[in-house]
Amino acid sequence: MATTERKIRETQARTLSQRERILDAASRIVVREGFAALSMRKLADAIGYSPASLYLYFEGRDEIAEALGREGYMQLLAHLEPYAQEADARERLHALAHAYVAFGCGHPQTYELIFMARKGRSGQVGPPERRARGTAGVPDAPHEHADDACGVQLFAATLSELTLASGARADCALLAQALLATLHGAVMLTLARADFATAAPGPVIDAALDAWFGTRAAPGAPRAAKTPDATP
Amino acid sequence: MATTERKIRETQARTLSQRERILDAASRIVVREGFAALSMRKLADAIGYSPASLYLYFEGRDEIAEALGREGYMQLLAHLEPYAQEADARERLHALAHAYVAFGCGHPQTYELIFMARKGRSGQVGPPERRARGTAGVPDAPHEHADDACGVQLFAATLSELTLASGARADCALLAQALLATLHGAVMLTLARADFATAAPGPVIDAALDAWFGTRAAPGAPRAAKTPDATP
DNA sequence: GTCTATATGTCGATAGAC
DNA sequence: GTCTATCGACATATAGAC
Repeated sequence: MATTERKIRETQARTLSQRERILDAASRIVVREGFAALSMRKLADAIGYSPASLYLYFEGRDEIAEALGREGYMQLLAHLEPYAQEADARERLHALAHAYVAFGCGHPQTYELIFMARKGRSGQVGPPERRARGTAGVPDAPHEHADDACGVQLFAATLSELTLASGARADCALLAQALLATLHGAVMLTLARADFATAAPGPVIDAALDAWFGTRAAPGAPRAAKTPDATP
Repeated sequence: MATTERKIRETQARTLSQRERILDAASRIVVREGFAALSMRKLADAIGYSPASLYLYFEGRDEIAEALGREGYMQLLAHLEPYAQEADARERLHALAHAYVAFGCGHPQTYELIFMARKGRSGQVGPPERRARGTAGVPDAPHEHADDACGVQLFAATLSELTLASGARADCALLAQALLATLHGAVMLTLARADFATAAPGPVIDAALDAWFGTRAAPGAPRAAKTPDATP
């Protein structure tokens, strides 16, 4: 029956937009008050629903957090994208690195959300329970998982270009991981333990990159500060 | 009156040992079930108290978490200490770095505890609201705060030795911060986002150190694996 | 002084009425 | 499809028993 199909489609559309509405309100609460302050009741109030209704669109608070994390990751990638256009590999790497740290420090709650998905309970950090990708043969809804590693690849590609040019003295996949760890660590230390991070993240990243790939500017020149930093 | 003084001392001693008893039980719960599972009720049950009694010794859950974090930090330092004896600066740096990562990955809950003290609510990361310590004029228990930066200095000192020897080409305080960020980031990515950390932390750290200070082993030699790793 | 009993208000989640 | 009512667990505060 055509009418049945139409109804199904309408329901799906409504469900999708409802999910967006909920995520939107949740995002606003998290950015304003932090993730800890996100409760199902407050969220329901914000969109004029009863708390129970939220469970029609999400399995629970965890699924909402996960969706927010994915959303935040897309924002991070979008924030990095412009800097990936830079032609010179060395400049590009610097710009990407600083843009990454600037995003993390400028959007603490969003950044936290991205990296809080999945902790191992009870000591053993068992595999992150490989979720079944794609329910059937379907090409998998838009933004389903948004290939996780694509941010990593952004750095890895630039790195390989750079190390190849300067004589391939290192495993560039490992170095890309190390760079990512440095950026992530710098952000986390700045956000969570200001007492451990005695220096601003910007100069620290510069020092790391310079020690890895040589100073960017001509020797003797003052340290350039044209890269993005602290965008809050 | 002598008896009064004695009574005061006795009370203080009891309070101290009670705090230790509580912290001990809390530590056991956290290591076994993770920090999220630590509730005042469960903790009270574990030591045979009523929940309210805990508030006689601690201001609340947050203060317990903070105390556990300090305790964990001391464990981390104690874990690193043996490796600080190594005479050769380069070897020492490698050993310290790997020991650090091994501790973090081997004791996830403890490591989390160390770095979860103080998050900024609502975006602004205001000062950690200096709480009034010490019930009276007491010199405030031993191990008050155990100078936070002493772990950083451990790395900074070794680093300065190393960079000085090899021609001081970098700001070694900044490099120490960068190294610490790399280690912290490697641990955090491994613990929280196994999907982002595509490589094991050990080789990543090796790659970072090699790119910073040159390969440790003689050129052409197989990558040595005598440093500690994955101690869980 | 030390601890328990109890009360208040929060939370996530669910069952069932409309 | 949405809401009301409610459950069980939680942090915390207070009053008073021993």
